[in-house]
Amino acid sequence: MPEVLNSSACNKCVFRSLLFDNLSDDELIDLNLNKIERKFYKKERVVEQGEPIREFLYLKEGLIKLVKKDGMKKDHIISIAKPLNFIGFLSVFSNDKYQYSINAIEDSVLCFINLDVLKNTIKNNGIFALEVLEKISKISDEIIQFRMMIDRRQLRGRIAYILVMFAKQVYFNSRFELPLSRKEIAELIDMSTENVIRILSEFRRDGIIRIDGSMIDILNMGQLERICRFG
Amino acid sequence: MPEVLNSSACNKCVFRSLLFDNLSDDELIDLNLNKIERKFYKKERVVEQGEPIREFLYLKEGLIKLVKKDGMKKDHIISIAKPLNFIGFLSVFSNDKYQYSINAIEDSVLCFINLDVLKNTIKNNGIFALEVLEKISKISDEIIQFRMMIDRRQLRGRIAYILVMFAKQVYFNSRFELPLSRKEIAELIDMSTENVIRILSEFRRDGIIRIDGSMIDILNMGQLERICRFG
DNA sequence: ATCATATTATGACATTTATCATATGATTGA
DNA sequence: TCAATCATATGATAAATGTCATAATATGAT
Repeated sequence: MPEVLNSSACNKCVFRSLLFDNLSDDELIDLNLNKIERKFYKKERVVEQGEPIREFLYLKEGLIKLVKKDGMKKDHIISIAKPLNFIGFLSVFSNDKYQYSINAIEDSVLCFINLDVLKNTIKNNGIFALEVLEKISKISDEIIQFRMMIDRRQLRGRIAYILVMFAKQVYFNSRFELPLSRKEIAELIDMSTENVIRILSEFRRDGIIRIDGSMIDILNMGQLERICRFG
Repeated sequence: MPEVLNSSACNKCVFRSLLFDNLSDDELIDLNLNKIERKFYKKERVVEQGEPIREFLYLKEGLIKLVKKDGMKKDHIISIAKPLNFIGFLSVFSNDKYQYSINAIEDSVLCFINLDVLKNTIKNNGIFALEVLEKISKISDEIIQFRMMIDRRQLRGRIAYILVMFAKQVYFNSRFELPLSRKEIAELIDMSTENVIRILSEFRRDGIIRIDGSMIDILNMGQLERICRFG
């Protein structure tokens, strides 16, 4: 069960400057009164596809995934999100039901802000409205770009792409712990779990990476980037 | 060369009710003074990837495609858009350069609205801001959903999917003229041109469709939908 | 601790898909 | 009008990918 945390004051939130910097004290107090913070443990469900959207939510800590459930075949991961990545904006202004499920990949803290109150703030504060537009635009763009990057590559290139992405854009280190299982990687980049494992093994055999469970160490970044470009 | 048309008055535009219904007369006049209408002929380029974004643009007539250019391999079509589909919203609030090219698939008329003026209107009119948010959210959602639908299917399912999509969501008729060449279909749904042609031929041989050049006649919609579901 | 289940791993094989070759009709430009 | 280019078409083949089987290890629940 998700744990309800003592909500900290929005005006002291470290995320204030990211989105709420242009709100007046009154507006912040209003949001503050209509929000709730919840903690989710690894693998816990945050929202289920089809549920009504009542809150805008954003991630304060942890890592989550957006999963599209497909009637019969396997699930597909639309995107994974870390804090500062306003994944919560997807769909909320155009749909009244979630078009995807959200699950915690790691222990996570999410802030649930009442959507009507947020919409009202947008209506009354044009600068804030533009900021929200910017974030929505950015996150949508990133997801679409990511899909294009994946779709045009074949399997080796896809694996190389996400390894480079994690190293350079997420962990800023050539050694990192893969936050996704092989199966989740497969669901993210549209391939079979076996082939994810197989290609990782292949990279290991070729001396491009070192694998220890979920720890990945990129030994030959140049080679990996070359596979990423041409694979 | 794109032809500049005599701009019609925005307050009489048939699209007013779609997006600009909540604008005051003054706001409309402001937009009116800062917009330009252009006609593009089939295959003409509307914008080129990398160009600065100075205008928000929307399609009044015709059909356009968004193309992502890939350094070495073939281009990819992100999406095709018909009027009322506010494709122009993609990226405009988060990037200062186009992340994709836009080309006219059919003779098209586009309205170019100065972006700064539009942003200003958003800032000053909260209801309008929410409406723009709604449209952005919707178009992004649709593109992401479409990619998921395509990515999880194999080739036959993909072809079936777009045929059903054109019949049921675009032309509202089981007989229609395919607006895309086989090569463009290939670029849209990530497969080789040869296989697009091959699978269409296969559907023809199986009596599922009739083909006459770019005219498509779906003879067995049930079967096509079954392929779409399970292929 | 122990059983059940899920994950990682690898090989063999079948299926799917891309590529190359070639041909024909249509369209375009000189 | 003719050549050149492009779109459609089809077959043969190679390459990529998925599926099935099996096993070892790890994880979680009782």
